[in-house]
Amino acid sequence: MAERITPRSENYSEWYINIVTEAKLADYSPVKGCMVIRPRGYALWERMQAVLDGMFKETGHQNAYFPLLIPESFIRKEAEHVEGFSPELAVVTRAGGEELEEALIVRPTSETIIWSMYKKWIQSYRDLPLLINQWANVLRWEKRTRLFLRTSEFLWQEGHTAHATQEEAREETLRMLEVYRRFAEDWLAMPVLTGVKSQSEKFAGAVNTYAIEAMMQDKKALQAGTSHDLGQNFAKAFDVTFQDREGRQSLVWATSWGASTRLIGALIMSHSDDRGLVLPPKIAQTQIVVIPIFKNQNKAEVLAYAEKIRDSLKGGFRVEYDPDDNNSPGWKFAEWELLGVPIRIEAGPRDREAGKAVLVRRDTGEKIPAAFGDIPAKVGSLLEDIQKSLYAKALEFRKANTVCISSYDEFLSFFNDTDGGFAESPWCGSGECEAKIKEAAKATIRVLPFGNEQRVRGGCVACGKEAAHLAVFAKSY
RNA sequence: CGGGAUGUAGCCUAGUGGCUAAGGCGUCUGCUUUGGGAGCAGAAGAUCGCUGGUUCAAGUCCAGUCAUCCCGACCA
Repeated sequence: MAERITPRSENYSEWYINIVTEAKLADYSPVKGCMVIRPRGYALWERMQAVLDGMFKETGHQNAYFPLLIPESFIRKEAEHVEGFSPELAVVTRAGGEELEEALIVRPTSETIIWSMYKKWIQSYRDLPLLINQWANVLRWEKRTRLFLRTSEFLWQEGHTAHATQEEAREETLRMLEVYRRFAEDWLAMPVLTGVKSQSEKFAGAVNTYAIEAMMQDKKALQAGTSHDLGQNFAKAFDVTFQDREGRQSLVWATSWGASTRLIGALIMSHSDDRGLVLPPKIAQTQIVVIPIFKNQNKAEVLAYAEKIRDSLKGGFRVEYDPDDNNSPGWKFAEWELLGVPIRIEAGPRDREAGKAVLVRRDTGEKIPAAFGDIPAKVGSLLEDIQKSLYAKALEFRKANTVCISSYDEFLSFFNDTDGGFAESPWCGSGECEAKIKEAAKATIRVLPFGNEQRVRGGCVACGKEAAHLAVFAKSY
């Protein structure tokens, strides 16, 4: 049997890239660092889009679209923003056969162009809150890229909201973080930590950045979505004020939040194994594949039976049927496993005679016989069970690889002498300690989790001084 | 941008300076098969990344160059 996927234990990075390319999700493009998303990969993105978009609408947001190109002067208006993004900007200086008077930046994110419009749109408290989301592509010229996880161009959604009060903006920031958490956990079966980023890890231009952070199977952390409290930074930069009920002019409060095609990478690295992709049923574009197993002499009857099974599932599930007689059943089993389809139904002559079929779980490989009439009910409960157990398994993995460390020696040893994982450690809050740790352990603060202040024990893991936070440290993507 | 590695058919790999560059996978044709990546027979497919050099002779040695991968640096 030809193994197509490198085992995770040998080379995690190669394992990951193998799955992406063998499952035909994406390829590198002729443009360095950019990615071609193939139909199978895009189908996953479309499912994610549909679910997230629904969640945004439920929370009162509307979609709109803003230009790809941003005048250079816009980016320069917010000091931290321009500083953070400058190194990775792509710039258009010529168009229409001549030098442009002002260079145009290919958007790395759309705060500036959106706030230039919000200035025109917002006059009164009656115009607030303004709750807009955009589905778009952005470009950041990264030095080192990896399919889905960090590509120069990527697809995402970015929400940009404007509010009358700081309080309201903060609520929005946390509300959208919670949307991301629910999406990651309920749909992707990917447990995440939520919390606030340290000042050195926050978005350039934000007051605070909140994030969902997941653990991949190599125990590294992946930031899977962010929600920023922008304070009045962009309102000041673009002079966006409104008149309140009392007739006073005030600056608007802002948030922005985004999640990208990186979620596809997160999904792959959370659940997949050495046989290929493993997709949670709720997000899988195909939940069930029916594979007839036949010989020439009984082909017609077996196909008719398999089709009957397929038809009995059509209404309630996303089901595919693979009667192709160029490939053997074994080949198909391996292929559909590579593609991550949660349940395979084998229907052969023996099953037909007994009025049964064999259901096979992708996640465990368990084979479950079922009578024809029971198949839809059984499939339904199996899919739910797979969804739950993928989540449980990932959560278990994260717990097993999360340790509380308060001694610096132990901390360094955890990251330098072992495979590492998440370290929950007390931190004094200083950037110096953070930098020292990054240098010595290559670990960064992923998140300061909510509601953990009372769990702080002892002094800062790096300097020993009084610790204000319990921080989660990890190596990250 | 620094360190390391690799470029041989669509993919993977072999190839001691010496004759017509070898094998596996895949592809195509035919037959036979189908409950875990089938079998047999046949066929197509390579200016050995590119440029230059050393040599009677270069896939093999040297230099340059380009590309890719890994490890760093960088990464709201």
